[in-house]
Amino acid sequence: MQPPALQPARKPTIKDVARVAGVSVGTVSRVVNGSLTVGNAVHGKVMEAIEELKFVPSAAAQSMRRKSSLIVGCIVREISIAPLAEFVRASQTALDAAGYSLLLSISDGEEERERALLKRLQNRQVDGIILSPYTRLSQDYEAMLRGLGIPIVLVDRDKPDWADAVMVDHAHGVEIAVEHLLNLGHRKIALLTGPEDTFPAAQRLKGYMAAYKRNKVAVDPAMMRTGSYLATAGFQLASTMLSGKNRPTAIIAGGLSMLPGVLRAVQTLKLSVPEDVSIVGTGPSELSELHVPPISVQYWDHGETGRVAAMMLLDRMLKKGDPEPQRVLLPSTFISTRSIGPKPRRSS
Amino acid sequence: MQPPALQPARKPTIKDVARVAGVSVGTVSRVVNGSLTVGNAVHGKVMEAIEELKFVPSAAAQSMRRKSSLIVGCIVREISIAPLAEFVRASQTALDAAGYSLLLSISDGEEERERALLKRLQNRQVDGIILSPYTRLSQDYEAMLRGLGIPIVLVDRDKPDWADAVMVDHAHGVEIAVEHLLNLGHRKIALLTGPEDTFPAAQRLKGYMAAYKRNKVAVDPAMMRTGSYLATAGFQLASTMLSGKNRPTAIIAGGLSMLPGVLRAVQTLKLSVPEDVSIVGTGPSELSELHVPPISVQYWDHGETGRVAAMMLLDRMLKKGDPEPQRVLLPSTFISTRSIGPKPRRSS
DNA sequence: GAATTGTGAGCGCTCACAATT
DNA sequence: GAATTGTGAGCGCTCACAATT
Repeated sequence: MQPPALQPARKPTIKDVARVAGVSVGTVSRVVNGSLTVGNAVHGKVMEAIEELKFVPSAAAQSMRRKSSLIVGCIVREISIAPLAEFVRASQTALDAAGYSLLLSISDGEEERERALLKRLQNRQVDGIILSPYTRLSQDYEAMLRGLGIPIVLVDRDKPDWADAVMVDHAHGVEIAVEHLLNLGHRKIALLTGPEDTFPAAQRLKGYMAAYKRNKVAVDPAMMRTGSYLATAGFQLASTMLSGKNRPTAIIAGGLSMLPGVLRAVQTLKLSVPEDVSIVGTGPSELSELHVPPISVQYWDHGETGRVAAMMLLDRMLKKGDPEPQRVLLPSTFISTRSIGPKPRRSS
Repeated sequence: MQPPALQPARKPTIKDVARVAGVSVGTVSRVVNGSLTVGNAVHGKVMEAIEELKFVPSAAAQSMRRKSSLIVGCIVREISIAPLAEFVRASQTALDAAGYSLLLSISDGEEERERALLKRLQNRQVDGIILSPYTRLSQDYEAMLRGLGIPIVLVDRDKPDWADAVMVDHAHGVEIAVEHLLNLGHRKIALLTGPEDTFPAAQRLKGYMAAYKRNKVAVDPAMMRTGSYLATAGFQLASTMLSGKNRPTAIIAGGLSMLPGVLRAVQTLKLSVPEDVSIVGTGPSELSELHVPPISVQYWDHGETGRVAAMMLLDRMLKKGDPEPQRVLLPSTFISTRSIGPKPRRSS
């Protein structure tokens, strides 16, 4: 089989187009960039030449001149988790529509790596960054972030206050969930979530305590377990608590990866949902939807979160000067299913 | 609160570094690029100046000179599907380790969009492309692909033969699955998979038929349903077949998104797995693992697939000339769980 | 004079070659 | 003469300004 057309020895440049079309490079540039002040005849000739040579402008040269790469970096800790993937997908779609490309970086939840990735994004001259940080941002880290001199939108972090941020009102979703459980008679409601100095965990604690307060029930501090969002933490904490004596009758897995761990613990102990223990997860997932019974979740729209993050960043990148940082708080709700039931009799 | 340090008016360039360090730009370039022929004293002075000015070389300018962007484009149809996300994650990790960044593009399974994304990647001067195409590649499309003049690694496609490709031996995994089911007495084994002119579907059909042949059982063509990999197709086909008269006793969901659809159909019809129908899925997923009972799957390592794709591309990008296209076929197996059981008595 | 087109500097690097130690 | 450093062209564009119609 004959190779039909190997790539030409040299890629055509704007000069080649100018020569073939019999015009100047300035005119070609005008046509390529859709300037209005180009005559019809000339426009046609240039388009023909572009067609003929299969000319594609060099983004590297354009970036250099324009001081803009039309690239946005996105750093997330993981992407194999469906809601995070959905977040990235929605960001990408919104950016793509505005002519920007998304450079994907995965931190694996390691701060060192996150920093290295930020440096690389700076080197790549990205026009903006969507950062979903894993940990609380140290002062040192924050200074570095600011020093990058690149517009940044933070995801689900309220701290540095100079940056734009899109956040989720986790407090509300958890508050409804807890209230629901309290109404069902539960008094031992375990809340497993991440480090309390991270925004989502702090929010969830806030919602949890608000529900207790409103229902005039005293909080059992032993039921609030913060420190890690990982599936392994979900498994360990759930296992320990469920086989201990101060056994919870309901568990809220307050983190995207925690539900599988919690369910594994429940399965291992041969407990039934919701007869032995009521379960609430976070975010919708195939697992929560197709589990038997389906799992109730503290829900928010990850796609919307990604879309809003992208829009905020686009806004910031196009704006001149340094307008006030913007903050958006997206709603969170509670989706109730058969995974929650009345407090079991025997454990009172 | 005082803003600690706003970005300087102008980003420092290699010239600024040269001036501060009291050397020439050539020397700064040598230091930045780790050239060996720089004296210790000079090297130190330059490093200090870089530190002081917080100099970061401009990737745009570097790309332009070097004719290499150190960016790789990756086009997948979806990313909210865990195995595809894992594929992307592994590619990203492997590329990152080699100094390349990954530009993520999502085609949503639309050929038009896929083509537009390819054009954009060409404009961005990516050094290579990892393409997981959604459909069979038309001749027209193939010509366009070749015309891009960019190294490409195809994922799970055997056609155009001039491109590098990483593929999965779906035939083997499916063959084992079918053989297993035949041994359990099943004779009505439905295989739902994508368009038969796509590689994975063709492979699965091949494996299916090979198992029947080896066991000297006649194939019932009505059991092989090709045409779409979508969850909706999984739901519709499974619903129709399970409520029809030529009812299958086992279903193989031969596509990453199909299992949820099939299970939804089974749930809707209030059938039990595996008592009424044995189920085999594709790829491991949270769903397949945590479903009750866990679902058997035709399994392969998506991370490995992504890693191999990245390595092949790196290989191709670094190689001069036009070496023969490489093809790698990764193994696929079958993981058996309680989702498959003996053929039910009543439907014979 | 207004609309269209051309000219050439310069964006920030790297690399071949020249100059220096 | 070998090791180190400097020089300057040029990568492919855009944009301000000049020149042309």
